[in-house]
Amino acid sequence: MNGLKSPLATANDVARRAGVSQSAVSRAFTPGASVSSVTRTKVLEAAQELGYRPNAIARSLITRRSNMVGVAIGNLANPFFSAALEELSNQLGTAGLRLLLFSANLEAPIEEVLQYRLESLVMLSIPLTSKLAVECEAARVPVVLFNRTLPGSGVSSVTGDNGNGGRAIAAYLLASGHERVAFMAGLNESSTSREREEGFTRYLQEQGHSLYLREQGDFDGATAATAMRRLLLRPVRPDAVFCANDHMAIIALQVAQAEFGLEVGRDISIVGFDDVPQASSPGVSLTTYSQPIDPMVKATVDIIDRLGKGETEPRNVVVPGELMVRASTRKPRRSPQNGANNR
Amino acid sequence: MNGLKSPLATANDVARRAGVSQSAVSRAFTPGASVSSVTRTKVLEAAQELGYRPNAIARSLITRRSNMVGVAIGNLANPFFSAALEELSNQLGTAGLRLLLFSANLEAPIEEVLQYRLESLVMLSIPLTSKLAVECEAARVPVVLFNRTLPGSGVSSVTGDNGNGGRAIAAYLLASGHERVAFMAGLNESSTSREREEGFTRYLQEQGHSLYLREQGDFDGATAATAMRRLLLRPVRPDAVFCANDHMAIIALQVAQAEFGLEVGRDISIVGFDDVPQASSPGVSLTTYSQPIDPMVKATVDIIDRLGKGETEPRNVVVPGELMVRASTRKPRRSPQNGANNR
DNA sequence: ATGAAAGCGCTAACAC
DNA sequence: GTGTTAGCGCTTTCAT
Repeated sequence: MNGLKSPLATANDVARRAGVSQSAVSRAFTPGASVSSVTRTKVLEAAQELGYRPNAIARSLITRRSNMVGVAIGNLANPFFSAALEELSNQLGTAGLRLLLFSANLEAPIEEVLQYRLESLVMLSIPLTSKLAVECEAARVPVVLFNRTLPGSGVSSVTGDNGNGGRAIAAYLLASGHERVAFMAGLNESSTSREREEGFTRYLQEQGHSLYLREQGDFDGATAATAMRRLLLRPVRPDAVFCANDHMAIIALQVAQAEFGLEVGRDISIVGFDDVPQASSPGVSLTTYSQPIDPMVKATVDIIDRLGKGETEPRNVVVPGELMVRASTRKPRRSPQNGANNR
Repeated sequence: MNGLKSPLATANDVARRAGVSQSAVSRAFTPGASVSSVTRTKVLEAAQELGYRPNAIARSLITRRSNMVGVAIGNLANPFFSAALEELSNQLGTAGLRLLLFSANLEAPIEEVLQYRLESLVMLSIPLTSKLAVECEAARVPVVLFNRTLPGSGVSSVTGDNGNGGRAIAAYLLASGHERVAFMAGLNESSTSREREEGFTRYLQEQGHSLYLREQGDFDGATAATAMRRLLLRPVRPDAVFCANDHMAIIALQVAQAEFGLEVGRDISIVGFDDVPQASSPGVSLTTYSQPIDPMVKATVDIIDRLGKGETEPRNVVVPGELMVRASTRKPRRSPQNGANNR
């Protein structure tokens, strides 16, 4: 109510006003500290009157814990990442951790963010460069990869079940009688895309089939449209396209519909990966393999917690998903057909 | 290279190794401080060898500046917000500021985040409750509203041009001969939705028209679909629907196409607001009024900078947009038609 | 240009 | 349970 321009009240000010020592003030604000309830009320009252709030910076300095987790993002345009970030923000908040966000493509911030004694650094679907890995190690900041792996590196990671997802999609496409299946890859250097592709093509091979076509995308919008056009301009079109993520698959679907007049799910089947919210929207109805965000984020926060408690062993968690069959793919029929009869 | 488990090196350690005083180390890491280049190199070398990095927490404690900006988010599912957040992250990073992200719907974090001496608190398209406003004032944390206003409150804000956008859309719909125009509102308590609606309906009235129908949405997916269905189940359908944002408009468009078999842009016109990336994708091609993210974020960071420099005057910036005419609306014809002939 | 000394606001022993 | 005492790792006068 008073002192609008005065400097912010400190624990000392509160102590004086409450007639107790400064450490009593500290204890009153520390859950589980030994203070009599009468002292605590005195302190809390005085604090209230002074508009006092403990200074987290000073606390961090002495406890040597920032309670902050760095999160590096690449592009948030992919709804899978923005959903993951949102959930991460929720769960970290609930766990009493603060989320320090920064863009991985900027040089400066990444260097400066390490100056905070981060509990952990989460790479949200972006690769961990070896330079960064070294710096994090030097700064004693453990890294957790989200939606990426770096096998043999001793870095913790949380991913969806890329390999089995790829296999499940291949199995479904074969069971529903597709004969010319194509794959639209994401970024080449991404473990995510590679694992999905590997599961996919391996299953095809096991069944005596092979990939009909392969296009290189980059997980993002513009190139996915181009890649899809190339596929559809072939003299003999693929009858199914598996895109390395939903974001690309939705673009591909729109290109097929809007530019080529195809009825997706009849003239051509399209499959994605992630199960983003849009995938189940009325106009899209995309068959896809899910990456359940909630358990993936839970696993991430769990790893961070363990690291905070001194556990040093890296963990590589794979969260299972499931095939979500929707209208963008042709349904399996009892007897396999030899139906190479479109167009 | 050495000391993998030793405690992190401090400025003192570096000083000893370099044979200088600890303040020399501090100066070597402070741009523009007075150090001879020979001392600086000695320090930098020693620091390198020890893997030293200044402790941002200790620095903040003494400078009383955290260089952190709090950003409160509601839901990131709307791509306009995730794009804004991404750009905010970029620009704040470039300006040397850290972004502390937290979910506005959680009680605890908002209280705790105020314990960091934030330079500023950005409310990303969420309302500022009076309780929070009071707390921020007490904690001396200035608030900046992004995509919201709170007129007469003395709180700074950055928004798109909602009023003129609404008018421009109304003008275009009338010019293209629509006769039964509906409005799908966002959240009622949102200044954003209200301003858009006001500009829209006011223009209609000025031209001797009135709103044919109004549906209440909430800016989000599920309700938008329901609202659109209600509109399309009317005995006499609207021939144009203005949705308070793109996120709802895209859903509405899909419902019209997939569930009602309408050809959007011929059987019915749909307009959004924001110009999110998807709006221009092949399968959507949504007419909309743009909210240019880059200048909006620039204005936001600019306000934060000024606040950091002691400026106390609130600023309310309105960033102009433009009408993006795409295929989801019927084109204007030379002579107005009386074409109530659909269905 | 450099070093010594004094804190920033808090927590954590340590006595009592 | 409470006060006293040391710092946490840095920046910043103040001398020199």
